[in-house]
Amino acid sequence: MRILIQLLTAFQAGMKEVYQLETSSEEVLINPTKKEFTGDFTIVLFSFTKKTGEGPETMGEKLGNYLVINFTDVIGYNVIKGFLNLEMSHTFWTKSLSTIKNTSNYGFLKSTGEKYLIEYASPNTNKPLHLGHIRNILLGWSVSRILEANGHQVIRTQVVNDRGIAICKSMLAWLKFGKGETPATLGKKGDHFVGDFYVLFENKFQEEYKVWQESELAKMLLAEKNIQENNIPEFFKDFKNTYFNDYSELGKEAREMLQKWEKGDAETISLWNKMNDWVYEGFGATYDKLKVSFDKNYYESQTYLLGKETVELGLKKGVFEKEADGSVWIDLTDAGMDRKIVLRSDGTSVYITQDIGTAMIRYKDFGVSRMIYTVADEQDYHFKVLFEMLKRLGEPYAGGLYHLNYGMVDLTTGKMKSREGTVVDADDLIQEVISEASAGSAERGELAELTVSQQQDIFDKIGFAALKFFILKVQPRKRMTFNPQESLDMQGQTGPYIQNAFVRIQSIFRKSDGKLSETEGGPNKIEQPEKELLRLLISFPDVVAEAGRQYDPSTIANYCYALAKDFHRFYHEVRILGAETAEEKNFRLQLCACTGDVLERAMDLLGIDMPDRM
RNA sequence: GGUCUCGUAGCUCAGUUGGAUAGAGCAACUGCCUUCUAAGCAGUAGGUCACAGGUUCGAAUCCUGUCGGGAUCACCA
Repeated sequence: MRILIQLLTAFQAGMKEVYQLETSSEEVLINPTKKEFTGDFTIVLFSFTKKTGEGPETMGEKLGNYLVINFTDVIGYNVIKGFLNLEMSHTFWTKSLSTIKNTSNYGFLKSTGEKYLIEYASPNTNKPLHLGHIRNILLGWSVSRILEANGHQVIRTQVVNDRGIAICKSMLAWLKFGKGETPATLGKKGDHFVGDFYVLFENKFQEEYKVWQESELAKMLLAEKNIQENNIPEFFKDFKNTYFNDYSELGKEAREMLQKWEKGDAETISLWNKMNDWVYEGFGATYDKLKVSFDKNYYESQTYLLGKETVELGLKKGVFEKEADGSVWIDLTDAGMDRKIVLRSDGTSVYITQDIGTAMIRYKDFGVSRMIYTVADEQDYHFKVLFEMLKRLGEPYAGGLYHLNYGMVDLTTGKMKSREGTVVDADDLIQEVISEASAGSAERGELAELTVSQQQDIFDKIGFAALKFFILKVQPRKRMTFNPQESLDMQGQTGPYIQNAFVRIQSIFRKSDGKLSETEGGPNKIEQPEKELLRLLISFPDVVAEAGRQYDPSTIANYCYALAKDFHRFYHEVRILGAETAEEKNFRLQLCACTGDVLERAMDLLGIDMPDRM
């Protein structure tokens, strides 16, 4: 339902009439006219001059003239260089507004029948979520909503890395030092509780390592390797993994636990279940707060063995090759990649093999044509290889795979590093933005007569708007710098600024007598801020489509900001309830209603809720 | 070193398939609340779009190279 399609058609007819030229809709560029020129929409003519053999000015005159005569929506034009600036008629604007108003779910598409699966979270169960996860989750969630707005069916999944040495470290630390404490007894969120034991393990391990570094054995080793005095700290740093694997008592216990787990030892499994359940409870609480959900969870513990059959299959097809030691490889050098191992010599599968299995199972589960992986760009190469492998295996969905990659999040102080304790914890951050929102709200005092829980609901909405918008306004591909102070900001280019536009609209409707009159008579005059607002509303469907094509929420975020900005200006320059005539008031109220509706649904695509007041 | 990616105002970011004199916000300064929510509006100031070539009517945008940041190149996940 593109409103400008009529203008486009009229222009194409003009090209045919005047120059006997067929033009495709892609060739014709219709832009909003820039502020410093007169007109509402501008058509760029340069690209046609070759075909017509005429200068752009002459073309502009002829075509502008054609449009004014033959297309009633255009009432005037001017030509500057190759730009044909068109002035639209009064009825064009009123007609457009009523089209928008009468289109249900304006801007969104009807069902395409296409089915997408999106993976947008892949947490480890040994530590709580941090800022990096937040970007990942918000991005994936928003893209899933944008795809739905484009008419696709979406299945949301997460893959939980619930096995491996890391969780065993937490388990071991809890057994040795936990004294039977639980999240409940300590009043701690489950994921943090388990994460703390992971940290505790690391600390105890470091203690043990330090003591060992003074031992005779360590000294012999230093002598043997001929390590100089001043290189000793460096050496021990590099040696840490070897120490963990070959010398450490704690390391040995952790590895034994992993082995027991792999053998299915009942006691170990039950402890593992218990700890993971605590973690899931914690994650669940965070997901609920973020208002995101999953249709299906995949657990690494259930999928890590899956790739093997595929390898057998691939060997038969000649996609893979076996080495003398039994390891299995794929050679991707002809596609500009490397040789990659898919099965170790001991027959166990590696990460990428597991991903093959997971992809197959997902296809079996849902039969989707498209699969999207929301994963940071450090894994670009991994996915390039994975997709190439699936293609060579002849998987039916191989053409529909997409790695939605995003840049890592930096802090103003540098990179986030868990080892250096500089990670920003997700729950802390959420807590902080919400209390900032409540502080700001208290200052303004608009909410005094609401109940505490109503107020709390609004603080949540404002706080999350600040946080989510701050993250989503940046193009996914770009690395972003996270400034905690700025993320708490509620003024200027922020989520709350956009909410404020919506709140103003709601307030107007509370104060109006509540009914839009059905008179078809339009206003006498349409003001510039009204036209600008309408122009943006007209472009909404294109923005949704573009965001879908690019898998890019920042497109929507920037649109929301532009729309809110135009509304604020409109609100400031034009009286709405105090309009001079009933028709004007009606027109403006409809404009408010459409703006409010588009703002609310566009922000919903970002996972941001709108409050009625703030 | 190979490959990928980013580089726009002091800071954080926009800038649609190449289009007019490159835009916002923050920070700084100046105005605007007996009138629909001032989380707002208007204004001042701030730029060699990393650099150098090329493509063309036209380049922040496309191509090549250089410089700088980041990622990646495991029988780790």
